[in-house]
Amino acid sequence: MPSIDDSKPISWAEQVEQVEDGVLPPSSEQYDEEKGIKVVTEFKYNEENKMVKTWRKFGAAERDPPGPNPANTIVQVEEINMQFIHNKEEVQEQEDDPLLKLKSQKLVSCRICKGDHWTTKCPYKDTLGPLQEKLQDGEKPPVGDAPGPPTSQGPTAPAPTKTSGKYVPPSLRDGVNKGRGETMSSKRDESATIRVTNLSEDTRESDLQELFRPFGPIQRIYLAKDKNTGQSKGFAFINFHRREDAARAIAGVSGFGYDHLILNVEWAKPSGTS
DNA sequence: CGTGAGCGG
Repeated sequence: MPSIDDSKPISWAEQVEQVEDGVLPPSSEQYDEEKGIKVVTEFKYNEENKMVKTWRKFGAAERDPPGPNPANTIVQVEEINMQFIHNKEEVQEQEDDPLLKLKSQKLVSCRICKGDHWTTKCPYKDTLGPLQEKLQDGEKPPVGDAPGPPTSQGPTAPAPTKTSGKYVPPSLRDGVNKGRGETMSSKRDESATIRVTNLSEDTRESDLQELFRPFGPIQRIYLAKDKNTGQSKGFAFINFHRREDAARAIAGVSGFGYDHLILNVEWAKPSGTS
């Protein structure tokens, strides 16, 4: 905060800011010899509890009643321009190039098989993906027609079976898949998922839990709602542990009257586009 | 009327 130069007259706004709470600036008297006018300045609060600056009437107006007399007084309003930090148009000028470029691409290419899908949903993700990583040193991946970029290691470098330096996830460690036939597929098991539609908007997940619990243990319940408003979209997914429980739930609940609506229950199909 | 949502490039 720069100090205010006392030699110059300061603006009314600055005077107001200088006032501390409840303290009025002192009154002052100033005599102009040339004009023979004595100016008495005083500060006080008006009926709206706002601070005002007044001069005692003088000259031809000395006997005038309170208030400005148009015959001898000019009312002047000091305009104060507010400066705002934010500029609407500046914000709107912002353009996000990377996002725009990404959206215009629309075409996705799998890093594993160069297919038309994301890498994470590649059908060979569980087989070729890890294989590629293991062969990364020196040897080409077995995808013959794939013009993969050559690795910087070079073909002359031998590929020692190093067990250090690189993290190997538990699913890829030796001996993981030998014991059980149960491979923990990274994807959710949708085979026991049912879709419930025609739900009333005020149905909650706890209501669905009560409704479907008699048919068997439930793994997950998802009630579709609008992400922003939280408003229910009127359908839900129920994930049972066992598919036969889901089948009985379909037979038992489909057509069930619930909250003045008739529920519709079917097998769910995996989400996403093809 | 209605098949979720995210990750990522």
